[in-house]
Amino acid sequence: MPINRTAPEPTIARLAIYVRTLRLARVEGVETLSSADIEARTGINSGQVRKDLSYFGEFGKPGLGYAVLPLYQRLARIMRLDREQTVMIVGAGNMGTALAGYSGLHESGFRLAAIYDNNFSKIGWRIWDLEILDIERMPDLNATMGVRIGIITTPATAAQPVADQLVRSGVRVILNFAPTRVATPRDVIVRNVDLTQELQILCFYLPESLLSEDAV
Amino acid sequence: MPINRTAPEPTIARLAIYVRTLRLARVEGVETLSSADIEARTGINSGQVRKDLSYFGEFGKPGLGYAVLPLYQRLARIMRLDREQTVMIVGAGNMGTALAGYSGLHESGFRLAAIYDNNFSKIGWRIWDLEILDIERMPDLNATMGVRIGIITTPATAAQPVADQLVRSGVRVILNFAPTRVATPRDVIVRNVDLTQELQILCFYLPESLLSEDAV
DNA sequence: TAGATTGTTAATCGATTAACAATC
DNA sequence: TAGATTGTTAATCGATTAACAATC
Repeated sequence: MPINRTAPEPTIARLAIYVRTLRLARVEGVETLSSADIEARTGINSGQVRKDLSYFGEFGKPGLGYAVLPLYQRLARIMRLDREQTVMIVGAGNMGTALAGYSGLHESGFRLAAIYDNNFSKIGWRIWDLEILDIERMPDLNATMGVRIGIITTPATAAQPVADQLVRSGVRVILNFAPTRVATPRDVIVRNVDLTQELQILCFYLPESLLSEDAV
Repeated sequence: MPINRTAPEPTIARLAIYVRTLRLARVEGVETLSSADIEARTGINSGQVRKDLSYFGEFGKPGLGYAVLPLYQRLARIMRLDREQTVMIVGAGNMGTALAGYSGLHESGFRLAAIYDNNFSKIGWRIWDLEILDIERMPDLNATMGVRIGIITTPATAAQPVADQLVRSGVRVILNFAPTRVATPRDVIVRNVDLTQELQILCFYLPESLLSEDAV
C-alpha cells in the first residue's frame, strides 16, 4: 500500500475522469467495474487505469474488479471532492458572468463564494444574486471567507496584479482564463485555460493546413 | 528544409504561443528575437523553440536570431491564422452566450458566424446581434456559410447528437465544452475543454491533499 | 575575424503500454 | 477448482533537454 508522494499530473487529470465515471455508474446501479469496463467507458487503457489507481492504494480484487461505491468514495476523498469547495471569481465580464451562472459548477460540488472586479461601474451590482465586490477588499473579506480557489477572468493585462492579490488573500490554486502566463510563488498552483489558443490549435488541423506552407 | 508531416501536438500548441509572442514583440517595435529571447518571454526552453520551428523550416540566421515580422507571418500562415476564421456555436446557454460576447475571439482573428440551439423558447432571439438559429437548419444553412469550426456549449447529454449534426454540416474541427467525450469520424479533430475537471484537478493540489488519504 | 546563435543529433527523461505472476 | 482480473515490473514509446558543428 504505497503512500502517494507525487503521482504524475496526467494521472491526477484522469482521476477526475474516474470520479465522474464512477458517479455515473452508481446512478445506473452498476455495483462493480473492471479496469476493462472503465476503459470501455472512458477510452483510457485498462492498464493505465490500474497504474493510475496504484499510486494511491489497492482498491480492486483480482478476478472481480472494483466495487463502484467504495472506489468512488475513496477517489473523491483523495481529490478533496468529498466536501463542498468554495471558489471566487475575479473579473465580472462576459466569461466571469457566464462562469458564475454555470450550473456545472454547483453540480460538481463547487460553491461560488464571491465575485470581484475593479471597475466602479460594476461594483455593487449583482450577478445571479451575488454582489460584485471591490477587488481592494479581497484580502480583508477573504480572511473571513477563507476561499482557497481563485478563478481569473480578466483581460490579459490585469491577470498578473490579480494573481498577486489572490495570493495575498490566501488563495492556493488558480484557474486562469486570461491569455497570458502569471507568475506565482512555487507553492501556488496555476492552471491555464486559453480559449483562443484552443481554437488556434484547431485551425492548424483544418484539412489544408496539414501541408507545409511551401507546399500550399 | 524538411516538409512537415506530423509535428507533435505539443509543438502545435506552442506554435500558437509563438505567434502571440511575435505579434506582441512586433507591437513593441522589436525586430529580432533569438530563441533565448523567446524563452525569456514564454518560459519555453530555447532548444525546444528551435526544435519546434525546425519542423516547419529554417527561419533563423545563426548568430542573429529570428526576424520578428517574417517569422510571425510564416507561422501565422502555417497555423491558418493569416485569414479570418469563422466559427459557430451550438448551445445558447450561459457558456455559449459568454463565448459569443468574448472580445478575445475577434481580437484573435475569429468571426462568429452563427449560434444554434434546439430550444424553441430561445430560437429567434438575438445574442449580441446574432439570431439564435434552429439547430435543425444547420446542414442547410452551413452549406452556404461553409463554417468548418464548431463549438459545443450544450449540456453533456446533448453533446453527441450535436457533434453528429456538426459533422453532417461539414464541420472539420470541434471545440467541446461539454463534460463528456464525443465520438467523431477519424478525420474530424475534437479538443475538449472541461472547466469543472480543471477545478477538480486543482482541488487535488490544495495543500492538505498532498498526503495520501490514509495519512490524513 | 570573433562572438553569437542556429539547426540537428544524441542523451535523458517521463509517461504509456504490454506482459504476467499473484490471487480472488 | 478454473476463469477472470488485479497490481506491478519490464519494454516501449515519445517528448524534452543538452550539446555542438555549421555558419551568419
